[in-house]
Amino acid sequence: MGGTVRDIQKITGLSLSTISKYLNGGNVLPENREAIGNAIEALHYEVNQVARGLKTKKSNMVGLLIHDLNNYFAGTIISNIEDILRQHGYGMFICDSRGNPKLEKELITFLLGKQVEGIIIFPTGKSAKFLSPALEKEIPVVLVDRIFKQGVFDSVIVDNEKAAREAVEKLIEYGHKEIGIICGDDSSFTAVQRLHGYENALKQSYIEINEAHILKGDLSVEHGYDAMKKLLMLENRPTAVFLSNYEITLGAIIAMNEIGVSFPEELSIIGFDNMILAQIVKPKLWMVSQPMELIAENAAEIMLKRLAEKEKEPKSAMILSTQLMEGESIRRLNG
Amino acid sequence: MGGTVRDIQKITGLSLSTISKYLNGGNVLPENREAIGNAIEALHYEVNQVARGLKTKKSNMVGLLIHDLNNYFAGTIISNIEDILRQHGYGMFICDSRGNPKLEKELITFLLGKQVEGIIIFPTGKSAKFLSPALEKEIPVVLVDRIFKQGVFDSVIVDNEKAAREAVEKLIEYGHKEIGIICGDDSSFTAVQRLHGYENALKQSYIEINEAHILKGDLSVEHGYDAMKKLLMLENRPTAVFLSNYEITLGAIIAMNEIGVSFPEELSIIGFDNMILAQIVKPKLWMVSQPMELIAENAAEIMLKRLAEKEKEPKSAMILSTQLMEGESIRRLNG
DNA sequence: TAATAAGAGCGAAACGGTTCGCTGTGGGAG
DNA sequence: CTCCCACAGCGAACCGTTTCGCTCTTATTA
Repeated sequence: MGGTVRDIQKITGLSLSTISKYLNGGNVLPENREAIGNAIEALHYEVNQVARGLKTKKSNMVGLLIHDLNNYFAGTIISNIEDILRQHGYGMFICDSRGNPKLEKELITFLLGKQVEGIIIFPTGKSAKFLSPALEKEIPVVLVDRIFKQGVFDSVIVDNEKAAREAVEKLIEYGHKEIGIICGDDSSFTAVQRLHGYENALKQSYIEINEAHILKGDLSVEHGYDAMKKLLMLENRPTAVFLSNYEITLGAIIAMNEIGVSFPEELSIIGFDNMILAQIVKPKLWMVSQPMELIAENAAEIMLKRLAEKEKEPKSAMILSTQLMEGESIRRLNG
Repeated sequence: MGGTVRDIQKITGLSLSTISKYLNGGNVLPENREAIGNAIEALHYEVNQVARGLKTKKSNMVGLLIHDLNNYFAGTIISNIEDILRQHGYGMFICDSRGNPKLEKELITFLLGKQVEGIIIFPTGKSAKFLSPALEKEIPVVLVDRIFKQGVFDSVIVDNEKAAREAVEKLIEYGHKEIGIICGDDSSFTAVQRLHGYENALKQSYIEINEAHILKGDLSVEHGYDAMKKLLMLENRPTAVFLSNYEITLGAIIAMNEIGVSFPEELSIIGFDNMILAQIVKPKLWMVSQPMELIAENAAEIMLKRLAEKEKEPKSAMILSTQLMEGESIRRLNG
């Protein structure tokens, strides 16, 4: 069952080159065309993409390397990228680097060994060094959620600084001065940027930054939970908290529910990322919303462009905007 | 850059077979071993898995076909399966059939063309016919969330009937008699099973089934939202509703929030699937919880077993149990 | 010491396709 | 009536590995 091109040859008596022509849409006499078609039918023949790829050096595969597949976004991202790539004949290899730079490096070689034609990556490591094998092979790389060195890689990111700044500005606009933030630590590129946004918003309103109100940790539900509990224990606790990531938002809300702190009455909050969550929770949450579909689509399209192009254009950095979505989770302290 | 095994040959003067031996851990003299190692170093050589695969007929790849990647579970599932497969040297191809049986069939041939060694699939179609190419090629297939014909495929499922029955029994235990269900339609295997569970629970307590309280639709947030609104408009509306899927649960809660119906005071509910959600919402939700990690792990492990085995064992169907998690979203009507 | 076994290496063929350069045919233009 | 070109088809080489069967050397053992 299955057979190869040589089985077709045996049945039809035609040469391999003619059969190959048929398979690739070349000109073949009607009678031969039919003969080959029949043979294919009879054998249930399907072309072996591995063999074809070996010769043509086209695997029609793109690698996708994510630092956490078990993440709220993973599904959305994968789904959107897969959709676009498939429509252009590309398949997708998925790997999860689990936030582990060593594994990340290994997976790059793994993917390259599989002859992927391009790599879309949500990087975890600090350095771009692990990508050098891809550079050497001159394989297009698209970075998502992070920029390394300007001009070396294409990248798609969100303006995290602005996203955080706008959120905190909104809290200030409502009269808040004691504003906390629960965020990721210095190992996370986006967390650092968001923290900057937070600090900038405070600075530009001449509000002093209180280190006790900044809780860094990893980007997990647990951290959100623990940090919120810590914040609520403080003697001069903040009147508002910016929850700078989805998992953190979840954890923080669980902590508030457990302790019985209501929002916005006792504490104002702005969450991150998940619009559905904003509506599920009562009262409705203020939310910073990331255009995840857009991010994924752009990443996929940049990749397709690179795969198709002959002349190499200079690398680009696409910066998308977030949106601050209105809710009822901020209490007005002024006016 | 990159080079092939023949470049190593040129540098070292050794034969291809010796180099191949080296690459595959065979016995090679220390001096030659070093020479090859140096050449590999110098060339940045990496073995071409496509070429190797062509010869060995081992792609070390498993296909994963899901009907909706943009789903709450997708991340969890992919993450767990990927983890296990990778630890055993297997990579993963992911495709999304988008609930479209035609596409599903195409993707199977796509995957087979890529020479995957096995397929794990969350099927959408009614029939297993589209899997026959895989059967012909004698490639192991693991079905998840669904059984087709007993004994033809390995499968991993959850006892949906029991899951739903237990949930509804709980509502009955609390004194409810007018119980609604929002569920998927007949095209969804799991939805049908859950509806059976619902009906069986009512029957065994001699409660009449009220068709107006059964709202079928697709497994989406929108359906949950619309259906809940419809239920709440009924003149004899139910006192409790079983929300038989995650997306439906979300939609239903949004609808309740919008209309301003509180739970458990005005309506009792039991949701499905997402334990985090249960804690985020106040008051805490009763929930039917599926062991998603277990499902994924089992699917991956059955696949690995099939890939390793020589003698074919008979196909197995693994049935896992759900758990009913206590919350505060059911009002006591009796006792 | 001769017989044997084991170790290391080699060359060629194979995996399943595509591609290059060549030949033979038929039809249209000049 | 030539000449030329486009069209079909063919055979062989090739993509980058692995593997089979063979030879040669060295160590082991009776």
